Amino acid sequence: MPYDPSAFPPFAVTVDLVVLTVRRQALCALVVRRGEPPHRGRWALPGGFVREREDLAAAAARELGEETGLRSREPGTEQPGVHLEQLATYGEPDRDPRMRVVSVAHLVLAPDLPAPVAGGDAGSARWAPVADLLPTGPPPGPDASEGAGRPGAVGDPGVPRGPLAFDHDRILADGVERARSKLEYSSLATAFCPPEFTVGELRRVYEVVWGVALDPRNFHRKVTGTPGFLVPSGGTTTRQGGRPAQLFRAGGATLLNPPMLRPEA
Amino acid sequence: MPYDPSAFPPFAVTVDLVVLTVRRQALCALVVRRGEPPHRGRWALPGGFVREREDLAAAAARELGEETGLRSREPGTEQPGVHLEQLATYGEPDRDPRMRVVSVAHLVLAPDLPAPVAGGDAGSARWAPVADLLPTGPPPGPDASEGAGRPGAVGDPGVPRGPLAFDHDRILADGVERARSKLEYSSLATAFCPPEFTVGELRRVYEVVWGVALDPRNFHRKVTGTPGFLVPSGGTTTRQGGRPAQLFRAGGATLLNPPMLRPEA
DNA sequence: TGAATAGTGTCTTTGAGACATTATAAG
DNA sequence: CTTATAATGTCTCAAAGACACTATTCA
Repeated sequence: MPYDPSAFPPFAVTVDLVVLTVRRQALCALVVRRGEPPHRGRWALPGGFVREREDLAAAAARELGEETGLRSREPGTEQPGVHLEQLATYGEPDRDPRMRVVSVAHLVLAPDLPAPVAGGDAGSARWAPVADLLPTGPPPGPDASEGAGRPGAVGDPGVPRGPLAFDHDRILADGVERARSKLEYSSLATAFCPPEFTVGELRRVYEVVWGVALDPRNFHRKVTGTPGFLVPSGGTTTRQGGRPAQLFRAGGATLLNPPMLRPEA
Repeated sequence: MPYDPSAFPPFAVTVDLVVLTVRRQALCALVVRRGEPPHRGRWALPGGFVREREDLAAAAARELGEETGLRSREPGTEQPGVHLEQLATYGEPDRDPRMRVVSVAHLVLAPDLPAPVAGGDAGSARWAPVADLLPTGPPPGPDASEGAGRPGAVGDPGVPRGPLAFDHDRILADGVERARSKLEYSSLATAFCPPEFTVGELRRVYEVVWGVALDPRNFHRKVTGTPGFLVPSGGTTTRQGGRPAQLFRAGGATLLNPPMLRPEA
């Protein structure tokens, strides 16, 4: 009997956020420290209840603003900024031991922020390398030498480590995989970059997110040859050392054709 | 304040199904006729409430069985059959005028069924060409000559036409687009085929779903050359007329590498 | 016989990958 | 000077697209 409004089981609906950025040559996710049981002391993805008359995407954008001060770019608007999209929904009956909670996870891609976590009512929000949070994180980059495993979780409030609370390990893994595959066939890598960036900085985004090394020359030829991907902004910069690099902005294209395929293992 | 279980707005959670198949050279979706207001007399996607202690995927599989008698293939199992995956979640505050309903839509790909809609407590379930349901349906195939628009909706109980009830037009459009893009980089086209099929039948699936004509010779070379996509089953058939065609089963591969890219317009 | 579909082969073009070379900065 | 990064060019190979040709059935 579809849509009988008289008798239905009540659910709580939340949004959880997988907020990813690239900082210090590592793919990082935003996590908050839980101060209440269950999973007290564990790290978790930011999130919260959807309000009475609030759209799902609006709830995700609101939570994002509360945790980071970021304003999201709704899909459709053109100005550069933070990217927000729905990821997936998680609703196993016992994923929260207290009650039936269905969580609509969203994926956020953001550039490295000058102020890591500004304001926010969750005071303990931190950026943490995905490799430290997930048992099977991204393969370490060319010069990365990450720690071995992920021993404790509840002890040290300083360095966020997995496993995360609830089913957030799986949500984070799904978000990371979504981000990795979206770099292949969309221009979303620019969401990790500041408004103006060089080809080398864009390449480092791909290398960090995919965990591989890319040929700088082929990469340059590929991205500058894809129409609508990059627009020269006129200036140059030397902030990376070496010969001054041309600065670009994100172009209007959203889909990459042909795609940028990940090298296989 | 994330996860405060004491005060939260209550939601109803449903699953809606986009069930797609290929019949009579057209991409078709399963729709049910609404017998109750709101949208009485309009066609809608099958769906229903998630039960008290039921997983989302289990609810989708249950609804699918109730509407079609089909058993779904959970992601992970290997035997051929119906494919089911989560599509997206729709939760605008006023998408259902009666109450706050969050719907977790699922996508089902099924082979053409001998009994179009067997059993089912929704007696009015029907297959309808997607082109008749959506204002911007798939481009008509090589020899298709579909009707022009979609005039009425409530009048004729025989031929399902859009617009669908609630926001199901958008859900269906999202499901169709997901199916189209999944044919590119996965082997899911075989989910539209019977257990044994020919290369020509598989090609017709691609042509109908994408709404384009494909070169039979290049298609043959491509799919038989992709390792793990097709496994010869030994037999041949002449059910299409002409020279007998080799029969295949779906191979173990799920991801197509390199992908089968859609021809551009 | 002709019409229809299946299957193989050939040629061309496009694009990815490997790698050489030059350009321009900092120390 | 050396070193680091940027940018362009060249060669090779893999794969897609266009299309000729043969094979096998049915009417």
